[in-house]
Amino acid sequence: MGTDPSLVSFGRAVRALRESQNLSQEALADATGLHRTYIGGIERAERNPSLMNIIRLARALGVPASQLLVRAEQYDLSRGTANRLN
Amino acid sequence: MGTDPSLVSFGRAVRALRESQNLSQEALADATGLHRTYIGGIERAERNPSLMNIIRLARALGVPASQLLVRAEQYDLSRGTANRLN
DNA sequence: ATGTGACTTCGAGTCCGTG
DNA sequence: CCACGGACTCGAAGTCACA
Repeated sequence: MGTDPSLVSFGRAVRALRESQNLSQEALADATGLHRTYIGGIERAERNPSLMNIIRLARALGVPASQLLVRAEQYDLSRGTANRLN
Repeated sequence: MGTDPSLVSFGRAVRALRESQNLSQEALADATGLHRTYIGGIERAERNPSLMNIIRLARALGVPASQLLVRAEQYDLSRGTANRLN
């Protein structure tokens, strides 16, 4: 299926941030106005969210949207865009 | 219609980056594999692009997706109080 | 070379449920 | 509380002709 690596990384970033704040998927769904099953789908990389929903997610998680993507990129080990951790 | 400020900022960021590299919308369309009029629609904030298309755009513009959003957010802060970029 | 309205198709996003 | 599925609606994706 659409298991794109970018979506996997994004899902991990969302999940990590959500869990670090001890929120359930349902609580995050409520905070964003998005549906419960949709949040789950994003974390499982089954969904390709729109910009406005990325922003809603980021706001509910207390970070700018750019920061959410920075975290996603840190999970991504693929080439191209320079990314230094360690 | 749905002229959401986030989409306006994003469109400006794409346009600024594209023009700074002296690319036409058509050239960017070609580099991303997206349609010419779709690129135009994004710059005019008529479209709400998906994560995967945001990433395609960013790659073609030579920046990480997070950096593209950082630039968009810089246009957002121009709400009343002046801010400097460049 | 870009803006724009209109158009079709398919996936984004919701809601019901189950284990 | 979460993964996952079926069935649905509506908007994103993708394209075009013309200004």
